[in-house]
Amino acid sequence: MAPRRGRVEMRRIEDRTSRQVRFSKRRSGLFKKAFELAVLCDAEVALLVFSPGGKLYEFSSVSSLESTLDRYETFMNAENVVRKLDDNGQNHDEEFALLEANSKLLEIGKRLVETNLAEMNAEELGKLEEDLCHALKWARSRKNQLMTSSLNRPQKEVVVPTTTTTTSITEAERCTDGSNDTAAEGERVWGRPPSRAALGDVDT
Amino acid sequence: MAPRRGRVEMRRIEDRTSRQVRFSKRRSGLFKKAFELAVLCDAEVALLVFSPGGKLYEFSSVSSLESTLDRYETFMNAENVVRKLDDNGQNHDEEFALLEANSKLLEIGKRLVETNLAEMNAEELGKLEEDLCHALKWARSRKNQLMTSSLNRPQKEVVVPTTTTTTSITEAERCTDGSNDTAAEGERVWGRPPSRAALGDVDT
DNA sequence: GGAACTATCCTTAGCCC
DNA sequence: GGGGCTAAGGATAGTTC
Repeated sequence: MAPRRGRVEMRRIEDRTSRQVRFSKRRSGLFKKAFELAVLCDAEVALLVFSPGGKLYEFSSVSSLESTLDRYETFMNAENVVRKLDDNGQNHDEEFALLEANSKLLEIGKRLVETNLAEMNAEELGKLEEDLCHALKWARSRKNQLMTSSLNRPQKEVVVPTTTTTTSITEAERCTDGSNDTAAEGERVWGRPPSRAALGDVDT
Repeated sequence: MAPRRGRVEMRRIEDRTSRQVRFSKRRSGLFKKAFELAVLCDAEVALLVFSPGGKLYEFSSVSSLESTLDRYETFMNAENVVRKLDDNGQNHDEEFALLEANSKLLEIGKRLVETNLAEMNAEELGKLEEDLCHALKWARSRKNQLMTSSLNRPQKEVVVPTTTTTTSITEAERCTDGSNDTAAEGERVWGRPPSRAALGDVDT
């Protein structure tokens, strides 16, 4: 990779300008590779890079980056649901969570009706935002739960009704969700969206 | 770069197995590059790849990929706010939007209080989810608007108060999980959103 | 058993001193 | 233009589900 004499030190480049230059070059290289991977191998690729200066660079192999992010969220969501479901047969646990979620939802609803956006300051808005996010999470996980359990669930693999239903999700599914584990590099399977007919497509 | 005879054809590889093998190799190469870019140049990188078979591969230079996705969402949001603001003059336009958002919020609130999660089917939940998502977007963009305009806004550049340390934002901004923004990478300024720096590259 | 994916060996193309 | 190095292709033999 680095055509330097001998070894390459894999640590932050100290010199500011040099770092900036290398950033540009490597970034172009990376984007090119990403593009090639997508085209040659028919993969769906999304790439986000924030420069050290905070500038955003993005690449997406499909029409919109958001659609790949949606796919990702959906993927993760499905995975979580599965994990929860075969973690145990603790259904009462589940029911309890449902009740709790419901009461929180109600609470948030009450606050919403007496909300006046124009009079709120940033802090209040922040709180509101947080609450909405929670509500969203509950609704979402409940939905996933339903969708999953309504299917004949074989043994371990959630074969989500490929594609078909996916479309109805896209718009709402996004908006950041919770739950994350793993950092770098993971791999998981989820069903088998027929090659390239899922949501995104629209090949460049 | 491709050691093929002569030129590389930039189109989908037809042979299935060959495509698969190349996918693996190129993917590893890409991930490696992404890693190097992040480390050497101190950039925040997020990479999502779906194999043609639907398997997910992810890379993130920080602890959680979600956090980068959040950054992205926030960034985009801010950019939109800016665009709206210096579409400018048209403040009444803005006010109108605010009013409208408020009424929608109220509507959603009403529905929320009479919601019973346990009795909803997937479809209804989907609708609820969508509404919540919209509400969230409004709240969020309103907040961004406030935060932006409350600063001395020079001419075109929104220097948001460095979400980094001061963090009036961080907390709620990522409803994801809060707990890990300081990641392990050091200074991330996210100053200047509004710059044309999106998906250039992709030449070939 | 088969499909998707990975690893290994060997070779070549492209880069940068 | 050659030396050193990396990315990547061909082929093929594992590995996992």
